[in-house]
Amino acid sequence: MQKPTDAELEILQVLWQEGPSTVRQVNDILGRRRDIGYTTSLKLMQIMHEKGLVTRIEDGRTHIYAAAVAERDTQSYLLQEFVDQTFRGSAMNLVMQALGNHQEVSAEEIEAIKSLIAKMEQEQNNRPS
Amino acid sequence: MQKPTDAELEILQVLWQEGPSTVRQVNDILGRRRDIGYTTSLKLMQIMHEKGLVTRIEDGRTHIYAAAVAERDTQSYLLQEFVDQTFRGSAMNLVMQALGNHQEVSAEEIEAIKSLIAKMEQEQNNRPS
DNA sequence: AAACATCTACGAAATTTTTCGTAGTTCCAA
DNA sequence: TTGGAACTACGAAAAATTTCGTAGATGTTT
Repeated sequence: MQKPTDAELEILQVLWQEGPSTVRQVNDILGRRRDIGYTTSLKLMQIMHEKGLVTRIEDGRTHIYAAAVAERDTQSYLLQEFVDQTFRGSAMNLVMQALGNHQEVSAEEIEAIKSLIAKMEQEQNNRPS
Repeated sequence: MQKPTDAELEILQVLWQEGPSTVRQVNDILGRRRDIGYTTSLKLMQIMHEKGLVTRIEDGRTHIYAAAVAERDTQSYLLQEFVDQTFRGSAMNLVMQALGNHQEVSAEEIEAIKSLIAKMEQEQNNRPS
């Protein structure tokens, strides 16, 4: 997988969230957060197209862009890199820190983790030693 | 906190792991993983010193560098940024994905998470609504 | 003491990423 | 039918990061 740069990831986020969009639409959304010229967004999306990070179809004289990579896959990929770089490969340390930092965990979320844990314990038991 | 670049983080990792070290020592360790010139490491560490990411003391004609920022603090900071950028601020999604990706979770680690979860549930109950 | 190795400082090249200006085209409204 | 608004393509400037060469000082070996 081609690793997206920070600016590219920002655009992917918009496409994942909003679905297929024109440069104008993406630029408008980015513009809410920070100053960014139209041609800057355009150029980025053109580069992303070359790299295969997005697809695009013509719609009249404009283009409609869509993410070509799945959000989950990209997150996995970046997560792996981040764990290696920042937590020396220890996903557990990352998890513990993430859970520890964010006190505001809802009951539902806790349940979700618990069931995931339960699943992992099962796998533990079924694993041939 | 000054955000370390990728190369700077790599050096911080060495200093955290090995403790105070000379440029030579850091460079040797980095050199195991990839080609990197001595003066490259030197320059990076000088820059980090200017930025306040490391401290250094003279020892004869060489310098001994030490991390000036705590590993935990830096991880927290970078984690927060990463969650925002990559998981749109949802630490839970990150946690779920991290747990899901890495099947190889030891029994001890599962216990650690469970007790953390238990602690969080307590806080939940004690929280004034 | 001469040759050599090793250290710092520092400028600057090289690379990567981000940003934007300009040119050319097309659409639409006055 | 003319002028302006919006679009793409593209080169290149700007900014950020990484890499390294060279110079000068100091220690070490023969």
